Amino acid sequence: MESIWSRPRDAAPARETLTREQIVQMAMTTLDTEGLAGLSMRKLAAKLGAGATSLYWHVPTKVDLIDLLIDEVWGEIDVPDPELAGWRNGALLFGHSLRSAVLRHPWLPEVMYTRPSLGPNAMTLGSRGLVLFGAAGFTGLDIDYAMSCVMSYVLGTASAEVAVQGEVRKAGQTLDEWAAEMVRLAQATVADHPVMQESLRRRAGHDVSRVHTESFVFGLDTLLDGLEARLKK
Amino acid sequence: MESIWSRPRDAAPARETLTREQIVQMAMTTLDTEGLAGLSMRKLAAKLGAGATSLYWHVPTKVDLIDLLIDEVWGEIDVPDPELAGWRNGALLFGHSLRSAVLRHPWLPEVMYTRPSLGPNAMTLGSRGLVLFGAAGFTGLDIDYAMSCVMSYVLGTASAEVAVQGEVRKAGQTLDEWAAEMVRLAQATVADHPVMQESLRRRAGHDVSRVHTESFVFGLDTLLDGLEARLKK
DNA sequence: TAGTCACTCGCACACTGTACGACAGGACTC
DNA sequence: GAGTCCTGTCGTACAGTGTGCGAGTGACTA
Repeated sequence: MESIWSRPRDAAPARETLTREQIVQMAMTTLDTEGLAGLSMRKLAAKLGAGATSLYWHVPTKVDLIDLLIDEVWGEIDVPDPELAGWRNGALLFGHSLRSAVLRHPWLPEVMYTRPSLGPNAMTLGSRGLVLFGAAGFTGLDIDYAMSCVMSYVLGTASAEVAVQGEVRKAGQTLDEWAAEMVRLAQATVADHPVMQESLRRRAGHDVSRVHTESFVFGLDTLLDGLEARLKK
Repeated sequence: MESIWSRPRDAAPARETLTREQIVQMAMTTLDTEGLAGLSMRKLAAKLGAGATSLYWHVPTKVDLIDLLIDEVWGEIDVPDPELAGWRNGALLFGHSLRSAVLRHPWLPEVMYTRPSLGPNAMTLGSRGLVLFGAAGFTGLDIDYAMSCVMSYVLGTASAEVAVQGEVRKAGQTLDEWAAEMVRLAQATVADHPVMQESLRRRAGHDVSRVHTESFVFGLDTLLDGLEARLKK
C-alpha cells in the first residue's frame, strides 16, 4: 500500500524551476497523442527542455508518474448531484462522462488495470458515485455493488472501443475503411463461422462509431433498468 | 488489419526442434506466474534452452506472441449451448467462465485492450455467444449488443479485480491484510470523504474475495434482469 | 556428392528506467 | 561577509529490452 499518495509533498520551490504539474501536463499530452509507447522519461524531459534525470527529483518513478496521470483523468469525470438530476439521469450522465474520458485518453485501459486507483480524484469520484447510488435507494453493500457494476460496465465497453480505435489508427485508415476490410477479410477467415459473418454483415451498413455508441447506450440502459427493477423489489 | 492470423503457417518441421506450441505454452506459464513484466524474449528462450533470437523463427514479434497467448485464453472459456442450459443459465455460466479465466490469467487486462481479438478462438467464442443471445430472442443488432454488454461487464469487473489482487501480491500480503491496512490508512487519507469511509467500513467485516464475487454476481444478475425485461417488451 | 531448405544463434543497435554523485545557486545562520 | 545547507539539475553508467542481420548447422532431396 506504499504509493505516491501516502508520501507527503515537498515544501515551496525556490527559483525558476520545473514543477510536477508541468511534468504531468506534458506527459498527458504526450500520452494522448503518441500513446503509452511514446512516453519515455528521456523524451519527456527533452520536451520540457530538461535533462532526463531531472524529472526524478519531482517524481519518484515512471510508474508513479502514470499514477498521477490516471488520477488526473478521474478528475475530469463529473458525477452529477442526484438532487438535481435524479439518480437515473445522474447515472446516465456519469456513464457518458466516464466513457468519453476514456475515449479522450485511450492509453488509460492499458494502465488502469495494473493497480487500484487511490488518488484524491479517484476518492472524490468514488464518494460522489456512492452518493448517487445511495440516493437511488440502495442500502449497505448494495450501494457499492450498484456503483461498481455501472463503472465496470462503462470502463469495459470503452476499453474495448479504444482497442479497435487504436488498431485502426495504427493501420492509418478510417474506422469505416477498416470495418469494410474486416468484412472482406472475414469472408475467407471466418468461413466456418456463419453466425459471425452474419453479425459482420449486420454492422456493415452502419456507421461504425454510431454502432459503438448505440451498443454502449443499449448496455447502460439495460443495466440501469436492472438496477431500477431491483429497487422496486 | 495485418495480424498474425492473416499470415499462413509454415510447413512441417524437420528434426527435433522448437515449436510454436512449446513457446506459447512456456510463455503462458511465465506470464501466469511472473506477470507481464516477467516475460522477456531472452528469458523465455533461456527457459526453453534456446538462443534468444531462435524464437523469432517461430513467432514474428513479441506482440504477435502475446496475441497468440490472448487467443489461447479465449479458448479456455466455455459458452454453453442454449438448447441445453437455456439462455439465461447459459449466459450466467459464460460470465463465470470468463471471469475465472481472467482471474487465472491476471496479465490479460493489461494487454487485451491494446488490440481487438481476431484469432480463431476469439471467433468461435464470438459465434457461440451470438448463438446464445440469438436463442434468447434478440434480433438484428440487438444480438450483438446483448452479447457485448455482458462481455464488457464481465471483463470490466474481472479486470478491476485482478488490479487489486496484483497490488496485494506485490505487497506480499493476503487480501484481508491489505484491506485492513487500507481501512486504517483511509482514516487519514480520506478524512474529507465520509461516504468513502463508510463504504470501507461496510466491507471491513467481510471476506474480501467473497465480496468481490458477490459484487460480480450482483452486477451480472442485474444486467441479465435488464436483458430479460427488454425481451418482454 | 552437391545443393537446398529448415532452423539456430551470436553479435550488434538503438533504446529503456533509473541509481549515483558531482555540481550550481539561492537562503539562512553566524 | 563567510560558511553552510537545502533545493534542484544533470552527465555518466548499468543492466536490461526487442529484434535485424548474417553466419552457421544438420537433414533431406536430386
